[in-house]
Amino acid sequence: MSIKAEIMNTLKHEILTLALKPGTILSETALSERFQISRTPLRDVLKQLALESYTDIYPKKGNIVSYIDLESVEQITYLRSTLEKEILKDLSSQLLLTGVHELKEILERQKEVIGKGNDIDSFLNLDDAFHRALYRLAGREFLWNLIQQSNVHYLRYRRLHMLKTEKLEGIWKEHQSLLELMVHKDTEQIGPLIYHHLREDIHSLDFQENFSEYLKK
Amino acid sequence: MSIKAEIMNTLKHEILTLALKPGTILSETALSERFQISRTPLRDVLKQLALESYTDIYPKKGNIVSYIDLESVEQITYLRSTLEKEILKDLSSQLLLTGVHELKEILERQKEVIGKGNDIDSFLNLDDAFHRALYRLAGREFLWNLIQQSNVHYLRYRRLHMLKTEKLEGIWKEHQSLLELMVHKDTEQIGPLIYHHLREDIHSLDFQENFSEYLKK
DNA sequence: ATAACCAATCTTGTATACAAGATTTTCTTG
DNA sequence: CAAGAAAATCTTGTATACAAGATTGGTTAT
Repeated sequence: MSIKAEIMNTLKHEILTLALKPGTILSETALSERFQISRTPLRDVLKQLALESYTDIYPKKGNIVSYIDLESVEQITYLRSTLEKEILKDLSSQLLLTGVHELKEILERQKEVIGKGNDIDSFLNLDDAFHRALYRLAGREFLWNLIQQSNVHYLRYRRLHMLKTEKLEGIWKEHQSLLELMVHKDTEQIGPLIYHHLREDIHSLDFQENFSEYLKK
Repeated sequence: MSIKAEIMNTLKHEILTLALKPGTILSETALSERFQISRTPLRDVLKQLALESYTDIYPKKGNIVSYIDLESVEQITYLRSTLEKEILKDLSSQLLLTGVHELKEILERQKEVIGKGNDIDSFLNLDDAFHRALYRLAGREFLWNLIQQSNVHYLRYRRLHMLKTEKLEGIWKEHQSLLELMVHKDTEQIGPLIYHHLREDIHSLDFQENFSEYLKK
């Protein structure tokens, strides 16, 4: 992997895990010293981060880590629940045995993580793996990747939400149910379930009060 | 608008209208002379164009206008038909009188364009205006903008397709029908119609033979 | 003490020289 | 004449000096 791609992944990871908090200033000169590289390639990285809403660039002022935009979170969940409802219906009529096996294996590993105490990072990675597998099995990985490019706000929201509520077991059970509904081709019930699964309680005032320092006004 | 934004819009327009054909080389030095600006800001523009798939960058070789990727066209139409089916259902239960009026006005103007002989550019702009208005009225303009960022292949495909078939009248009638179904809250029939409206015949071999020089292999 | 102004010092934005890889052309050699 | 190697000339990639706007701190005048 190129040096620029490495730097970008590093910064993305730090932003997504909130090691770099919203509002943090990302100075070009400071970063060029940290990564021992000149400002030019670093600016390329910062420009791309801004395009994917990881940061905001204020001309002649600075690059800062973006605040979490709940509007974006709501729009992305609407997009995903609509899309995944359709994808799951498609899969109900197509899903091969190898696909079912793959999904079950992911659920197995997720259950292990729950057993070992709450390793949120591992759990979320497997959560993404499950949903991504659904897209791939339906021939829609292209759309999964497209959504990822606009996913900063949703991913950080989800992480904070999970830190607060710790309902890993409930999410796991919903995954299990989705898989069963697919296998039994019960397309009617899939819609409401995926809707509830993705939407969680975005608008809870409780959440907004707890994490107001991270949120866009 | 900033000078960089102007340059980007100019280049985007030239690529979308196929004035710049797929495969055309965009040299940094040539463009910097054309726009009387140094390579640095020009590189910013080219980088963003590449991120939105208008171009491909081959390191140390050059920037070239991307070939139309029919896979991307198919994925975007799936995304749009799924999403707009849901949006139209939402609107059936919400749509205000002012919204209906706005949509009818767009259809009026589109009918005029058809009457005056086939001005494809004006027709397509109004086509976008109609669909965009649907998103906006449903509170989903965010998603319209998101899709636009991945729309190069679809937009060029649609233009070529229209040059070839000249069925503007048919598209207009489908718009009219969609609006009527919404007003009468006939949500059952919306799904199949929006699907047909957006998908057209992507996989027609005829199309691929006619425009193979523009297509990704 | 306070307010206004100015200067120093941040920030990113731009221009340009040079580096390094890819291609094309030319020249040499069989 | 043909083929291969070498050199010249393309391309983008990187480093850096300088430009210009924004902020901050201090100084001065009231």
